[in-house]
Formats: sequence, structure tokens, C-alpha cells
Amino acid sequence: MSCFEGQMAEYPTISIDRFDRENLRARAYFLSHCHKDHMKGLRAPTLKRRLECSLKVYLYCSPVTKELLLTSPRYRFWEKRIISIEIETPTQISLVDEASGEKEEIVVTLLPAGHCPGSVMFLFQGNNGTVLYTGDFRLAKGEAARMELLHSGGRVKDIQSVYLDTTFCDPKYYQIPSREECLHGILELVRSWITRSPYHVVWLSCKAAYGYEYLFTNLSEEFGVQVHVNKLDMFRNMPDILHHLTTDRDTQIHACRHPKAEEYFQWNKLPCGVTSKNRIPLHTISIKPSTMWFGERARKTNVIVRTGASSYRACFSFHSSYSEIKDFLSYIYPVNVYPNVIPLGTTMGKVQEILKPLCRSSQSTEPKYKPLGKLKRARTIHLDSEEDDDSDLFDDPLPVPLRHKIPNQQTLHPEVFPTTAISQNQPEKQRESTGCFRAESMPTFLWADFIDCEESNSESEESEIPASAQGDMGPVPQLQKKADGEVPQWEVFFKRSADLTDDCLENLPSSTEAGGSQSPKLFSDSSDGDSTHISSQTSSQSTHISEQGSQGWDSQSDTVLLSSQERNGGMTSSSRRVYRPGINDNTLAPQIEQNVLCPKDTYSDLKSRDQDVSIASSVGETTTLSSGKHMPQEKRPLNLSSSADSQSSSDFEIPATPEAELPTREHLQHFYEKLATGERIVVEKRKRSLHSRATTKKPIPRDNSQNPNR
DNA sequence: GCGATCAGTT
DNA sequence: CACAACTGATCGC
Repeated sequence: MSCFEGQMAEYPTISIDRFDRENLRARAYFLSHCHKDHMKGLRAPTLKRRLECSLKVYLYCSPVTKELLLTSPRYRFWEKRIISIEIETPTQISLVDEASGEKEEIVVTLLPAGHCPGSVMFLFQGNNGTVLYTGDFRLAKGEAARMELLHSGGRVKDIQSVYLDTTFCDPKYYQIPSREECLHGILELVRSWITRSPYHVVWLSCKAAYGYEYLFTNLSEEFGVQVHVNKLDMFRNMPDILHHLTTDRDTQIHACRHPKAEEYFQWNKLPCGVTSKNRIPLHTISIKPSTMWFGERARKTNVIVRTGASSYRACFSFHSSYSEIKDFLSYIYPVNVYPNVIPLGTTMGKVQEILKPLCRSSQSTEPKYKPLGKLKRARTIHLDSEEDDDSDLFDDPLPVPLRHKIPNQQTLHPEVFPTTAISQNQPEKQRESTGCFRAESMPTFLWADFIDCEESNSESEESEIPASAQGDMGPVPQLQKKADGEVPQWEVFFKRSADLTDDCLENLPSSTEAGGSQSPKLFSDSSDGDSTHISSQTSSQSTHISEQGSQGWDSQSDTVLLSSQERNGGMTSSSRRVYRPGINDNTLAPQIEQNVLCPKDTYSDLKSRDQDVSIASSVGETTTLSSGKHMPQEKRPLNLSSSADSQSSSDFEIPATPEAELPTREHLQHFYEKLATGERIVVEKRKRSLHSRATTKKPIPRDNSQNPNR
């Protein structure tokens, strides 16, 4: 999988996410997130020994990653040698060779990666240029444009190389439903089941890894039911996550694990061993979050596909899709790109073919990849701006490098904080206080990508669905998606949302027996992505440890008015159980309606998306931002074109954000001109940042108790 | 006995 | 189904 060996060409004296072999000589270590495949060698005796000898060697990571790492006794020996760095806080680090005394300064900035709690990307600036190591990431289209620290003077920084997560850099993953859509699909599936009776439970068959937290927290928040997990002590200092988890098996939502879980499930037994409640047998369905499974479907499917009488697959991804990767890279527009992963079935060459055209280094080299038609346009772009997009307008290809080429500047910059002792000594708690959750870490974007999920092909592999059940879910078809491979048009989506009601049928279990009322609609919207719980997700993917408790949620709520309402109205997080079938029905009804409405409203507003955004704003989109959004779109043609592959991808082609109509040429021109002259376009951006900052930093009372075991 | 590697599962 | 991890077998130190 990962083919990144730990070192970057520009800064070979530091190692990232690899701690074996050559990396044993690094002057400093960096860990982007706490997944085992990025921790190779991290607890090996050889490294441990080296630590004992080289007292100046430290491991740098986000506060959350540090917390998670040190929860494991096996990594406890790192305790005194880890320095956590706050997100989005440029920090200077001295790289000293203990033998020769040679020293090199480098400034590192952690940017939220949206992959799992604590996950970050590392932006390094030093004498050998600015480079970005993405670690594993899932960023929606346009998110790079919203990261202030990737910019300088209103433009993207001049980045020499990007070490990129290319896990899904394969046209078969051209489009992966947004986090919001996937979450929504799961929420509705769960809702349709657990509201039937207190004896209806769901089992989330998750891999043992960080990254599902936002799913758990959203489910808990939505239904007032904590999620049963095997362990939660690692979250003891992350109340926003901890509060939604429990080790008490008496709950309707389980994400517990057991080696024989599958087997248990056959016997209607949960991994935790529970089979009944009050002597009454439980009715259980399993939901397996998957990405690759969906990528393999020949046809598009809904975000939820029934694969058996009581089994479902839910689309869920920790990594950016092919189009998201291209959007990200084309926005950054580095000179070079190095894939961190070569997906199975493909080769380095192919991945490079896809990515190179999105880099400056491709200008001269290989024009051939781009489809001719687009090529022409693209060409301009490539030549001129590094920033990319806009290129058409710029006639003069300024060597981009000029501007940004100021690696060291940053060093001088006041905003840079010396690492040193400070951070390391402080109690983590304080440091982590941050909290920049959602808003900040992932500015939500309302326009999110929507996805098109089409109908499921019944290829349910696992057990096929029993005929009996079938009826209900059978075809997941509905989806508005009709997408037959054609390029979806925004209108279609809008319409869909509007029609939700009618068209969709779902394969929800509910249809069968339960009062099918709800399910149908809900589903439908799942396919069109509404931005509902964005922030929350963000929060769980957050890199920060903070309290945020309710506040955090609130903030997200402003993001999405509707959803927040439903949330508040319906069930508050604190309200635990929602059982009572009867009651549920009543309470739900209204909610459901809201659900249905929400999307509509939202969408309608979205028509004028930009506005929408700014208004809603807590998230604060600004003009700038929106304009920024356009840019990528504009570029998009390029990207697409560039992708050699092709045809297949065309079906997936993603239209520009719904909100906005394509920018007119004049509009763009105006925008580009400003960019060219260095004028600031971003006036309001500030608001946003302020907002996020405010939101972000909350003092953390950290101890909050929460007895992990409850 | 531990760790690394590989195959097989999920 | 290479997402992330666990299990078990084998080999080497």
C-alpha cells in the first residue's frame, strides 16, 4: 500500500510516518495520524534504543495523535519525546545532527487532513523549498482553497513538491459520495431500524481503526443513543467523542468487535455477546462501512446497499476520491508530485500520468496526456500560473516561483513559533485545548459534492437478499440517480431533492414491516448530499482535543440551519434512548417531515449558493471563497481532460458546484485580474477565520471525568 | 519469545 | 478487493 519510504527529497533528514531502516537516522520524526500502517518501526527496539542515545530527537504530531498514541502502553516510551504542535500554527524546528552539530531550520505547519481524529498534513518550509506531505486525507473539493496557511498574499504558496495520498487515485473511485451523504444514508438506515422497537439494534461492522468517530458521534447525537464500543479510554480527554460512546452493552447501536463477530451475527448475536434484552431476542442488522466495495460496483449504487436479509453496505471513505485528489492537487499546483500509494491494479506510471498534468513540471514535458481539446486551454494555464486556474487570463507567464519562492521568510515571520521546550513541557491538556473543530478544520462546504448513487445493482455479494426481504429494498433503485452513466446535471439533482418524496424508494428495512412511511424519503436525500452534519463530522475528524461539547455542536448547527433544528427538536444528544416504538413514531413523524423538507429548502437556497454560503455562515464563506471555488471549477476541465483515462470517467464527471452557475468569463476575468495584480480578493475571509478561531479555542476543562468505563 | 513477513479474513 | 487490522504460520535472531 504505502510506498512512501519516510523521506522527502527536499528534506531527507526528517522522517514522516516511517520509522525503520534509513529513517532510523532521522533528526526529527513526524507522525501524520495514528494508523498502524503509518507507524512502521515506531515501537521497534532499534528506534527505542536510538532515542535513548539521541536526546535531541523528537516525534512531532498533532495533540490528538499524541493523545491516542500514548494511550497505548507500547508507545508509552515516547512520552517524553513527543512534541505536539497545534493545527495551523507554523512552528520552527531545528534539525540538528548530533554528530556534526550541523543544524538546519525548518518551519512546519499542520493542516487538518480529515482522515481520522488527529490526522494532519505537514507543510514544510525551509531552504529547499516548500513541500506538502498529505499523509492520508479526505478533503472535499475546494477545501484546499479554504486553508489559509496554504496561501500567502492571497494566492497559493509556491509548493515544490506534494507527497500525496493516492489511495483512491483510480478512475473507479472517480466520485465517492461526500461524507455528508454517506452519513445521512447511514443515519436514515439506522433510524428506520431502531425506531421500530427497543429490541431492534444495529451493529456497525467497522474495522478497528480511528476514523469512524464522526459516524458514532452523529448517530449518538441524532438518536440520543450512545454507541457501544470495546474501548474508549483513548478518548478520555476528548469529551466530544467520549460522550457518545459507551461500554455498556445495553444500547441499540453497537460498534463493538470480536474476532468471531461474523459468526456471531449469523446467530443473531452481537460481538459483545448480547442476544436479547429483557429476555426478548434482539432484531439485528449489520452495516458495514466500505469504500472499495462500492468502487467495484459496475454500476453506481446508492450509498446504502442491502447485501443480505439483515446486512447492508454503507459507502464510507477515509480517503479522497479520484476527483477530490485531482481537485486538491490542481489547486496546489506544485512543481512535483509523489504518490504515497500505488493502488492495486495500477502502477506508478499510471498514477503519474494522471497526476503529472496537474503539476507545473508537466508543462514542458508531456502535453500528450491532455485531451487535445482541453489541452489548449489548459496549456495556458499551465504555463502561467502556478496557482493554476486562472491561467487563461494571465498572458504573461510569470514565473510563478518569483512570488512565493520565499521559503525562509516564514521563518522570520512572527507567526512562527519556536518549538522547543515549550510545547513539550506543557501538559498536553493545555495545549490541546484547541478545539478548532469543525468549522475550522473543515470548513464545511455546503455545496458538498453530491453524489450520485445509482441504483444498486443487485450484486449483493454477500448473501443475496432473500426474496422475502427483497421487496422492500430490492432495488435501491430509485435514486434519483438515473444516472446512467451520463454526466449528471445539477438540475437533476435539484430536482431530485425536490422530489424526494416521490421517487425514491429505498431498500430500507422499514419498508417491509415497519411503517414504511419514513424510509423512502429519507433515503432519497441521502443520495443528494445535503450538508447536514458537516461540522460534526469535522469535529470527530478533528485534530484537536477539546471540549467543545455542546458548543461545538451548536456551531455546526449554524452551519446547517435545518439540520440543527431537527436535531434540537427531535432528540437531543442527552436524551438517551429513543425506544418506545409508539413514541418514536410520533416523534419521528415530524422529524421526518423535516428531513424531507430540509433538503429542499437547503437546495433551493443553494441555488444561489454563494449567498447561501455566506449567509449561513457560520461557516463563513465569503465572496472570496466562493470565487475561489470557481477557480477550481474552471480548472476542472483541465483536470478532466488531463485524465487520460477517460471515457469511463466521463460519466462521473462532476458538474460544478450546484450552487453556482458557472462563472462567466467576464467574472473570472475580473477575478483573475485582481489576482494578477495582487489585489486582495478575499475581504471577508477574515470573518471566517475569526469565527473559527473563536470557536476553536476553548479552554478545556479537560478532565471531565467521564469514566471511561461506564 | 519477539519481531518481521506473508497469506488469509473481515 | 491493497480502506485498516487481526490471526496464524513460518523464519530468523
